[in-house]
Amino acid sequence: MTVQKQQTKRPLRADSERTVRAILEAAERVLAANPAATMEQLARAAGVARTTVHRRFATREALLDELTDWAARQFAEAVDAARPDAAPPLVALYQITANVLRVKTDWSFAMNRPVEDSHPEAARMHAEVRATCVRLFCRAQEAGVLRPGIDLDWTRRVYYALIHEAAKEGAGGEDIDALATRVVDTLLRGAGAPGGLAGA
Amino acid sequence: MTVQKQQTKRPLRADSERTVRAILEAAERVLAANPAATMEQLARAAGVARTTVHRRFATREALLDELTDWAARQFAEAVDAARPDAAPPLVALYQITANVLRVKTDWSFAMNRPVEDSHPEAARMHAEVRATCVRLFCRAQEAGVLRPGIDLDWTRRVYYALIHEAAKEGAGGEDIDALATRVVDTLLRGAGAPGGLAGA
DNA sequence: ATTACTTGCAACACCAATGTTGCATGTAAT
DNA sequence: ATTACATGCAACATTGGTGTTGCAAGTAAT
Repeated sequence: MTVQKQQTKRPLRADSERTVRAILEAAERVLAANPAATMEQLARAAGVARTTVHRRFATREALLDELTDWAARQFAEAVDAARPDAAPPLVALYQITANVLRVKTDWSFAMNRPVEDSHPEAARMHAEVRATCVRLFCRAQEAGVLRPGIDLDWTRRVYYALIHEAAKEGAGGEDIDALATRVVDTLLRGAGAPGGLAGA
Repeated sequence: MTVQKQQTKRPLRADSERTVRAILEAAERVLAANPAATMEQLARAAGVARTTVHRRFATREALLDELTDWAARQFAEAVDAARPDAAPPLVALYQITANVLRVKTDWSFAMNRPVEDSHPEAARMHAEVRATCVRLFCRAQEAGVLRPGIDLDWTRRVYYALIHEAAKEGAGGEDIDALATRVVDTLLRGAGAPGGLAGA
């Protein structure tokens, strides 16, 4: 009698998984706007009672941890889906940008939080993405897409920042492809005039 | 007897002003790292007792409000000091960048907080700076420094983001001028190769 | 030394968020 | 109908941060 539902994840009444997702999504959304949001607020935003949240996540910390891991996973998947090590650098760059923008219109919370301590899993994923990104930029450099001699880690950080900025705009239901184009274009060409005085 | 120190701001024992500054600076620094920091933590970071903080700022909200205004003021001053409407666009751009980087190694807190509501003073200052920035970019565009037809507000946001990113690095005691150069260079030229495939 | 002022420290009341429990309700399987 | 599960609700204890007060000590003027 103990095990009559044979499935691995036991869907059972089938709502549990969905509820967790709803909570995590609501948490990401609300915490991005207000990092000090109450459990009550998170619960309300997810459409459940506060006690239900506590049933799923023993403590607030536990919820934040799960959220951090979950966001990192989505982030990594969005990057990997673009075949960053196989596709031509420019194509991969564009694809990654679009994928990331699509997955999360705004990361601000789970992304910008100190993930280094006590989150080995998330930290690993972020580091991996970072490495993938630098690898891609390196290929791009060899292909003549990126200027030679440029600081690749600085470039990566600028890239992150551009995506972040574009994501804010994306909340208004803009066209993802247009945003991705703008990000890549800005990253590569900047805002200066072609024959400009930039070298002065 | 009531007024024997005639000065407008009554320096008196002369420490009060200094203490307030120390508290605000510490608050900015600590809150940037942890927006949920305790009054106790802020006090310790400022090198004073918690009660002293409460003597200067009736409530936590009051402290945050003052901090917001204070940061906005410094921001505005850093920009104005560069004569953004008089100096040649490129010079002004560089000067603003350096000034801002010098004044605040990290804004993240006072800058990225919802300043629109209940902070009319700070909101006004930020709006003014934003306008000044766009005006400068407009002049830069006319001077052939910025590409014609480019979205000036997007450019401004990218500029802010670049400064923000450079500021993180600046914490490590890097050379301000080198950072400013990098920011301006990245803003104008991006990271792509000159004759690159960027137009593809 | 006295005065004016500020700070640190300890103690306190207060409150809001956290985390817990029990119970009634609802729903989908059996 | 019964079983198995999940939820909402109300009530509760606990905790940690906030804001207050009183007092002793320290410092710079007079």
